[in-house]
Amino acid sequence: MARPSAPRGLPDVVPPASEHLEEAEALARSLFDRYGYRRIEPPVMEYTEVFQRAAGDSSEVVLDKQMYTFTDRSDRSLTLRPEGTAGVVRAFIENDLGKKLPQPVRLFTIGPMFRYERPQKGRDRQFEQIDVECIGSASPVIDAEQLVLASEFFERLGLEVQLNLNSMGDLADREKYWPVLREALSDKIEDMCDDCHVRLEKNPLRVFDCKVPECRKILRAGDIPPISEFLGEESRAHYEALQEMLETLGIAWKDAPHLVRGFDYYTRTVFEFDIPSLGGRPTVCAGGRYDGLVEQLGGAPTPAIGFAIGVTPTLIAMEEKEAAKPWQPELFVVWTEGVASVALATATDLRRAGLRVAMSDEAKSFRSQLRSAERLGARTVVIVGADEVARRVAKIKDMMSGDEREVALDGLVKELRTR
RNA sequence: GUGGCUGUAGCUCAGCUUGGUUAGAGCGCCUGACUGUGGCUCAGGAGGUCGGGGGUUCAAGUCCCCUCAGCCACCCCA
Repeated sequence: MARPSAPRGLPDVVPPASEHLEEAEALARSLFDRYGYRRIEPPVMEYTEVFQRAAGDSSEVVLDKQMYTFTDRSDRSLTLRPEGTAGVVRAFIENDLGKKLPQPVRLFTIGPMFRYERPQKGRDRQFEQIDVECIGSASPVIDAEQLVLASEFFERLGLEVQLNLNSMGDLADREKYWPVLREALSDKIEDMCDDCHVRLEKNPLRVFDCKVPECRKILRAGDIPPISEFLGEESRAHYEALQEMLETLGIAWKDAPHLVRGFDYYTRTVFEFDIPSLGGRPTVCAGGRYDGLVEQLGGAPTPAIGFAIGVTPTLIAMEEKEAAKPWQPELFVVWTEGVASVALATATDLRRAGLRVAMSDEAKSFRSQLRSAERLGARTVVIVGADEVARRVAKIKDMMSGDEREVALDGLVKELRTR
């Protein structure tokens, strides 16, 4: 290797993508603030045990392969976080946030996550996620609040999303459902793929995620009852209350009776937001209620719900829609030989006044500088040439109309700021 | 992790089958025509470790091996 390259799957985020990232994350911060979600920043790595305990034994074999796990110098096993929830919940417990903060506790974190997977477009080994959690309430009001919050996020980015919604019931509901599912599939299992045989043994609900056409056909045939028909009284009431609130809020959703999660800790509400135009992997946000996780990680039994926004696919969708704009100056300062200091001082004054200002680094020809202004998309050009400086004025040129007018240098900032 | 496709200029690609003088195009970029005024046009220019390493050969972008990276499907999607 003649030149060093970034490790496989670890992306450089460069402009304009980095600006899209900033736009999305800045929006998230301001939006979450209005909903009362407060920032928490757990470390990017945890003792491996944290993630293992969170995952339970539902799919440990596969997960271990996809985690960035290593041994530190003190021979402890650490893992770069593959997702946000486990670390947030661990921090919630460790910092006694269940006692220190008003309940329920609303938290969000934004940052990189790591999964050792084969990279593809929109699937890197390091990727940004926006993680939102509300810990300490079992009320469907919180479920609805989170769905509104996620909806508003995408709406404000100008992205059209589809919400897929389901309820998986609680653990007791699922234990009743498993034998029903196994029974319903018993005479069809022979036609299903090897993976589904394993799934039916270890994690039966995951058969609904199978992509093999044969399996899909069988599962969609209609004689397989979905889990939503096996919800207990409380789970059913919870789900109905949520749906009623969504209707009142005008949030559209699609019933997804086969939508499931791979982890044991998920209970009741599960959801995904898709952007169909993304094709193969359309999901930009996924989440659900996890009433069992806090206890599973050693805390007091505490209900909770959360979701994660995949920033990478969101950025791809923004770029496809051209919903994101690259950096663009409002003003471009044109100058000539000998007045560099005045030109730079003028640009600096305008920048201090809050304007986005670009300026050539050399006293190039007017033609060249105006061409730059045009290409950068500046709407207004400020001309500070030797002639103007001698008379203590600047020319202001409107790039749309081509009109020019002169303004005293002293009053320039005031003039342009109030436009 | 499995299977497959692709790496040539900033971008999109041609050239590879049938090895042979200075490796091309379009777009973009820079400069000039217009010596202080953008978009259009015209002219000129810069820019290339042909992903990297090794091999075969008088000669490799072209053939062979290895390797790295990207992409697609699977897997997985906490």
